[in-house]
Amino acid sequence: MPLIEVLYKIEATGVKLNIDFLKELSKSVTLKLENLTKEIYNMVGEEFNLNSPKQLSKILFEKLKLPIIKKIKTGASTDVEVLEELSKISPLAVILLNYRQLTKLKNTYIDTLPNIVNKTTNKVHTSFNQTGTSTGRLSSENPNLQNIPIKTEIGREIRKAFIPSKPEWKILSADYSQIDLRVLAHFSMDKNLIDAFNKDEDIHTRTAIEIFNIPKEMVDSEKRRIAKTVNFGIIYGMTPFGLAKELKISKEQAKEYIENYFLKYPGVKMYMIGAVEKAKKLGYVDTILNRRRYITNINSKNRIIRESAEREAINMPIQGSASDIIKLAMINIYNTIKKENLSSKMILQVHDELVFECNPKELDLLRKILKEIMENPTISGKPLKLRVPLKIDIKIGDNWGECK
DNA sequence: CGTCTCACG
DNA sequence: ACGTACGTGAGACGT
Repeated sequence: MPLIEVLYKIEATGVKLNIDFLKELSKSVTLKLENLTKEIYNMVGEEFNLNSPKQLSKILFEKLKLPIIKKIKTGASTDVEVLEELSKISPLAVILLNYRQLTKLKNTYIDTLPNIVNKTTNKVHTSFNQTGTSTGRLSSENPNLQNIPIKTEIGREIRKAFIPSKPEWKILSADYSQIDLRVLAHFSMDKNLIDAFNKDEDIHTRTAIEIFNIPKEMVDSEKRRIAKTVNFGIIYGMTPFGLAKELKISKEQAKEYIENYFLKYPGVKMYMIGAVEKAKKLGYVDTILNRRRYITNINSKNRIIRESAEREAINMPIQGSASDIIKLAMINIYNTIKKENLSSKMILQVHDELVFECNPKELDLLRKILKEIMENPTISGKPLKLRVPLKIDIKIGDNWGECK
């Protein structure tokens, strides 16, 4: 696979980190954590190892007699879902959530990344695994640069430490817009879904219109949020129970949303039935480039295992094809950069996003190249035709965190 | 080394 | 009545 050379180059190039920035960030986070720790010990009336779920569980559910929300193998869970529920009745849970988030970011990223900078290159060099996943996605390890925080304010700060390796250069991020749902539109041939992408509509708003049966003007941010969750859930084969839990609504309400969805996007329902049937008949499902995943449990007599296999069969062609598409783009971009003698370099792949460090003089050309190649995937020079257009968004900044 | 937890798409 | 959303990697704890 000609991707190997591309991956090797990304790994060898590495990513430059702003160490001083991370050190400063570490100081402020450490201070916050010290205060949170004191606050927690005061509220509880004793000191214990805050990083031990077992000890925390004792405090919360035995000493403080808070209600057990969720059980795990070893007793009562203290995970984020539980703490969020407990936040309604206990200010301690709010502090704990805060503490958990900050320790995670400090221990996994802020304090760890500077230590793995290569002494020769002064950069961090990840290792991509091309054969590790069951869908065809890449994975990244030592360090994993595909799970750098972004969802919270403090998380985004960490991305600001990812900088170009040369002064005056920029970071450019090119990400596929809704590639999973576009692939779903392609496979399902659903008229409505294809129409939405052909008109380049906001897909979550469009789905809100459909499942609530209301005009566009009546879609508020809350309805759009619900539709967004439905859109994602669909790709994973989510059940009414799962949607209900995620949205904290009744199972009946969730069932209604899903039924409405399939009523308006009947092709998607057909796709799902077809994927499961294919797995049952052939033992595998495959992607747009015919990469297979064998679904061994599809005929299991155990309903739980079988249904899990059915969701794998539904999801893999979508996730796997999106992966095929970005891999083709990576190869074509790499070859074009070489051919055009550009100095800008690809430095990361994060499933639907490619990150570059760019010579500012090459920005305009690179933009054009990326748009052309990523939105028009080709294999051996021949177009890989989809039933919907692909779309990318390009963002440029002085660091990864500023690409927004 | 298994378990729990949590970061990302 | 059952258990319930796909795919990853990593840090801390406790055995």
